[in-house]
Amino acid sequence: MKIAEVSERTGLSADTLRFYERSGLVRPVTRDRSGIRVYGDTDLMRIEFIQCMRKAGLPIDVLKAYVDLVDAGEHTLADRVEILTVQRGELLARLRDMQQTLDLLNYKIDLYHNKLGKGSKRGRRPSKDVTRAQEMAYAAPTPAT
Amino acid sequence: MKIAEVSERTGLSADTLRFYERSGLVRPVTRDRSGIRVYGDTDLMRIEFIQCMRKAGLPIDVLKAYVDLVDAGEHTLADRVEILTVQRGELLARLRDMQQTLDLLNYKIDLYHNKLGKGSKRGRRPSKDVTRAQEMAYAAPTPAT
DNA sequence: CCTTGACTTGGAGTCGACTCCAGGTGGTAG
DNA sequence: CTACCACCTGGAGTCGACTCCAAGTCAAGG
Repeated sequence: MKIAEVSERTGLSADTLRFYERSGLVRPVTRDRSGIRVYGDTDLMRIEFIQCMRKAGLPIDVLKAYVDLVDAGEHTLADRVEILTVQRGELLARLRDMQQTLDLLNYKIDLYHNKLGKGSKRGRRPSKDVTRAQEMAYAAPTPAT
Repeated sequence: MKIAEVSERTGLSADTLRFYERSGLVRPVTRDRSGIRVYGDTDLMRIEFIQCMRKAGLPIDVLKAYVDLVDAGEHTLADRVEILTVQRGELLARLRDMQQTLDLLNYKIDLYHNKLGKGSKRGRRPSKDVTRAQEMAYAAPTPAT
């Protein structure tokens, strides 16, 4: 399959796909006799893997280090696990931060719904909090948790 | 409190704090007679709010739009809810992506631990998968889920 | 034969979010 | 008095990750 189809399947632009190849995230793709990239299934799998990791914020240089190890062979297994484990740790930290932000967003949206008089989805937070609402404009329900 | 203390408390650099102020994320801080920023509790609360939102990836221009509405008064409540709700939606999407990536990372780490002969934490995935391991190097356990 | 359209390249440009710097001021301590 | 330190400003620089562009090549259709 050619670059347009890969682009359509993955949602990545052709430019991004070429950029990933230039950056070494994806192995040089085989070409037909006129120089056009022809992607195989394994290429697509790599691209989808990279895409998945990128969506979670893993940086390109780390990903490059990882795929280089994969291409280097079985003896790099331990190093790969090391990279993946470190990245998982950072991902978990980001997830915790984002969960906390989500809680705060939910809380604020709920509070604002009350103030708008439309009522919250589950009639929480009666009037006491509305009084405090102005100063709560930026405050978390549980500041440092 | 002065900028150094805010920096230490939040972990944001003094440069970043000034940058946030310049960008309008934080209201101009009051100064002492020699022009030095003196942060109050509400300033700190705003900064912590911004920090929380930034950690979750909310862009600065959106945050600026939001705080402008807050400063504009009560009649902007509906617009604020709109912003927060949209951002919550995008945050949820990111969280789903990241959760999927986490699953894949866990799966791969587990798989690699098996291959390294150290055994997985809960003896899953005996030998059949190890045979497929090479081609699985980039594949998700559930590709499109 | 000529045009059209999808592809190619190398390199430059953009964007968001900081981060750094030079040069200047003000209060305090030796 | 001088040195030092933390602070100030405007502006430039950096970084990661794309994104765009001009100019060129090929295969197929009219």
